[in-house]
Amino acid sequence: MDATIQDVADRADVSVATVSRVLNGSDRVREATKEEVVKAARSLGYHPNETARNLRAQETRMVGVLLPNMHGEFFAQVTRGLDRKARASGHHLMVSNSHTQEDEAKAVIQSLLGRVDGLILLWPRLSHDFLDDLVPDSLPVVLLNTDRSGPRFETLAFDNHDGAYAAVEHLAEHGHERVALLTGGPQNYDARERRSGYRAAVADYGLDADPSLELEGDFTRESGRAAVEQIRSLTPRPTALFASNDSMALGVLRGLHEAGLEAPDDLAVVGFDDIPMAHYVAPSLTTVHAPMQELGERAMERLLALVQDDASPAHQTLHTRLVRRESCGCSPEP
Amino acid sequence: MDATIQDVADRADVSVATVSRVLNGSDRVREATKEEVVKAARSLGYHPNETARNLRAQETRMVGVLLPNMHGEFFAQVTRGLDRKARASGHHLMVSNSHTQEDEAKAVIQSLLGRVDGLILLWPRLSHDFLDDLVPDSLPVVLLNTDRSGPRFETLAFDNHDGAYAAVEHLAEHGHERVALLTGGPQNYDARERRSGYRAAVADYGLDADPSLELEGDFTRESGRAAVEQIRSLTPRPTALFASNDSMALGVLRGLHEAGLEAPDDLAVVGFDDIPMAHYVAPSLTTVHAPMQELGERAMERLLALVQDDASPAHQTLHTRLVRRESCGCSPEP
DNA sequence: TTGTATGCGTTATCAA
DNA sequence: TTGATAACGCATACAA
Repeated sequence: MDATIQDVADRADVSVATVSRVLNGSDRVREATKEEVVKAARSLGYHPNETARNLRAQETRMVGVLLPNMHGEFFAQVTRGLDRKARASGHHLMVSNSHTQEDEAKAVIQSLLGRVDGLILLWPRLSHDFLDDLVPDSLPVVLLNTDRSGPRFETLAFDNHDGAYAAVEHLAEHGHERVALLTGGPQNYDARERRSGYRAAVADYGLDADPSLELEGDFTRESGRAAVEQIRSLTPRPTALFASNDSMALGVLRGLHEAGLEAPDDLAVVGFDDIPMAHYVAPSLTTVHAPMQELGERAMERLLALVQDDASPAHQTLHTRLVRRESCGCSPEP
Repeated sequence: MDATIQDVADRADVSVATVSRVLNGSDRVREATKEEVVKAARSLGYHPNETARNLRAQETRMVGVLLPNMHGEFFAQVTRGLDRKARASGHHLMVSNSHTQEDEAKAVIQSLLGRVDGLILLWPRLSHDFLDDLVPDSLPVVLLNTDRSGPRFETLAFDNHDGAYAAVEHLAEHGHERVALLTGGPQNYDARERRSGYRAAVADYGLDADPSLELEGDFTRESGRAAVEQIRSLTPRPTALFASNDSMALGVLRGLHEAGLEAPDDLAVVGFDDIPMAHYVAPSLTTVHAPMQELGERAMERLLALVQDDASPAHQTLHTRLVRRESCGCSPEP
């Protein structure tokens, strides 16, 4: 067993109360006593049992984070943002990411209840009703990239609509009239919003509104790669494509390469997310920058505010920004 | 406040002991009582306070995980492996990743002590001495990708030497005689091991052992990209390059593209890691596959064994495997 | 300035 | 089959 506060007290020949006082912001303790206690604690290699502290304090200073299977870069950056803010205020992250089924996620949430002060969930096809009777009222929750339907949970999302609109607008400005869309699936919140931005831009700029231009993907590289063949079979062939995320866009670039084609000449391509690789492929990928680390940071900020009762649930949007590189036909930004 | 076991007991008109019995694998409780308790618990939305449970049980079922700033894919996959195994045995992950300084890491470890049952650390330039007096003897630790120096901590690493050897061997078999190395920096354990594999293969195959062929990188894409200029200035120019990780290798491919050159004709390139993107760049990247998710899984398996006192610290190596794609001049594997 | 005693929510031991 | 109660390790209200 590790040493307890009682052991330290015995060794320093004082009471546990005094030890506790010394170890925490020390109230009024005589200097000599303090030194005695510190020495005893060090010699025993003592560190407080955080579990006991948590029980006593009625808070765990831990935050539960559920991120589903997602692109590695996205996952890493969001986590980094969360971690930065959490650490800055003395909180810890309990993460869980490998779950696809709803009942798995439910089990994870259950097991987190009663051990975290708050919850951050990124769960694209989340039903609010489902959460409603799973999570007790007392537990603050921040929902990422999801509908802002209920008043109970805080939500935070990218400005998907405007970002997608800007992407398609940019392709229109390049002179394209037949712009295809590669979606991320009908269920996914981000994917739906991006599609609506695409449609709005298609309408506003009088582009070809052929429904067969909307191809269904699933946010994976492989679905991007596979889409190339479909695109080539469309008549007339689209001259540009907006892919709902970068993974698919990179898959498309790969698929073009395999077919002996290349962006932007054979097909102008714009993605969404601006993952680090977008810089490094050839041609480099024009894309909509989504501030992933900032998403993590803001989410944690808001959650901690809710935990401390400094705020009530709100709904926020994070601005996106088009980054022009080579795959649309621009020369890359400096 | 959330409901406690006492509230449930009151509502069901039984003692807390009975409630506890019903909620845990229920000993011998009368069926009617059991139903009464379950009903009361449900109506109160009760779930046990895990902190109190942990205090009582003297274990937290939580594992601390420290991963420094690293490539997103690597981070994501290792984490996934850890999470899978942890969840399978009812454990939780407390992660921390955004720390570069030694004192930051120290602070994080300190704050984890007394709240986790074990620790998994991936910390390339770790000093064992440093850890030695930071971590109490009673706390099991698994070290990832580091020296196997001490008997106290378990270690787990990729077979860096053999992997690098195989990469250079393959380039030699392609007929290259002047093979450059792009290192990951002198401090990094993985980088040093991979360099030693490179050197061994250079010696065994009688390749050009010119020290100026060893270029210093830092595992970032940007350092790969920047290396291209150095490579071009070498005389005679190397015809092949082994990059100590995929990020740098992708940076090199990008740098070549910017210079109007291309792999494998102008420079054959082999990487290390086999991150998902290696598949999807053009040309696709020949690389040494490092089983990242398996690293996570094995690490967690071993840690839990140590926690349960089923094992004593050992030192294991995970095999790597060369994956032939286009950047070395092969046609890609199916 | 220091010590004593109580309670945080749970589980397990002992009695009934 | 059930209930009362003692721990688990800590922080604090109150007493000294």
